[in-house]
Amino acid sequence: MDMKETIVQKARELFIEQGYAATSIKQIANAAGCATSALYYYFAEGKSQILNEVVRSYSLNVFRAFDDGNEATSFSELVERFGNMILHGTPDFLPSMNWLVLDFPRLSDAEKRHVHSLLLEMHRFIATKMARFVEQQQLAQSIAWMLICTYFGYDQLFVTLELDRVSDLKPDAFIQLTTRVLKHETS
Amino acid sequence: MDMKETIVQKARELFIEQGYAATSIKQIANAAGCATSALYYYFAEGKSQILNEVVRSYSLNVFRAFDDGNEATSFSELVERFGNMILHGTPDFLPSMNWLVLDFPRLSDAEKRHVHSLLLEMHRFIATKMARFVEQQQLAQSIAWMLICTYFGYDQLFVTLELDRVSDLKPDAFIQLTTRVLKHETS
DNA sequence: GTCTATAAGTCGATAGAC
DNA sequence: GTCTATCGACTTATAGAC
Repeated sequence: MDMKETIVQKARELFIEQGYAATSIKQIANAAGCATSALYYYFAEGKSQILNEVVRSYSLNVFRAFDDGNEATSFSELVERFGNMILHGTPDFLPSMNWLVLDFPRLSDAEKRHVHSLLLEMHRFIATKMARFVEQQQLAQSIAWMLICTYFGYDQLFVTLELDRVSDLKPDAFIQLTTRVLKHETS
Repeated sequence: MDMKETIVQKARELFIEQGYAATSIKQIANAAGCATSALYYYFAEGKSQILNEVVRSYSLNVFRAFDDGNEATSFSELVERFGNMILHGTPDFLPSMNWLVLDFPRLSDAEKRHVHSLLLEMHRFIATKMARFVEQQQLAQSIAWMLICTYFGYDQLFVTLELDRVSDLKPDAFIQLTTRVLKHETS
């Protein structure tokens, strides 16, 4: 793999782990196996440019494995699968966005737009599948947003803030609850 | 107001705005109107102690104004009021927790427990009120958690990540949606 | 391309005057 | 209690050898 890609990848890992401000370019260079000056060869504008490139490197390829072969046959199955992907799947998107929530104001406009397009794409992905089980299209879209918010909030509170240690609402039970509550809106 | 309290208050504002790592003690001192050495008079252990004291200063007095005089008379009204408090109310608790989500791993055990006790207290507060409208106690508690997760997730995605700029799901509509979806579980 | 060496500044923290 | 002055370590970034 070429060095530029390695730098972005290692920087992303460090940002996810400790945030942008707490990560020094020396840490990034060490993780990538090069000197700090090498970073400026690839990213002339320095640390802020690495931030932007890291955001640009985010993608939704997590979703490619969502329905490998067979589509969900019911609303409940869809909500359950999506929950499993978010809460059990590879920690590749939502769970790794904590630092982004804090550092979002420091992104350039282009990268803010990239974050928005990713979230909109995720929404469209789930809303489209959901539309098959909900009568009103408008409602399907709203419920898709609510589902994303609900799972995102659970991840933040119960996983990142470790509420799962002091409460007995485990991920599987939460997915079941969400499925139960939302399915009343199906046709 | 005494200096110690001022320091904690200004530090909290800066942490909320830009996070712990990005905030220097010089910034805190400037905001509080004193020299950096004064910080060490009040907080001998330095910046990390200020972090802990700021977390300890978080409280739930936001809730005191929740039902000023009259209790909610229906499940829908309860969910709506809670939503208004979170999404329209003074940005004093949930909306100001972004930095905490990132810096939580760096808190001492005592402060982690404080964060947990605040969230558990908030949950108990809303779950108790909810129990009057839901048959099973267990279900009322689960739904209370789901409500918190849902509103928290909306705040993170639509307010902090500014999704409200590219989507038309406004706070009031989201509260209405949440109310509509959840009320099917009432007795 | 990648390195060593280093500039110029900021960081958290301390010493000592008042 | 609050200040000025300062320390050493660390920060981002650059210069120049190879």
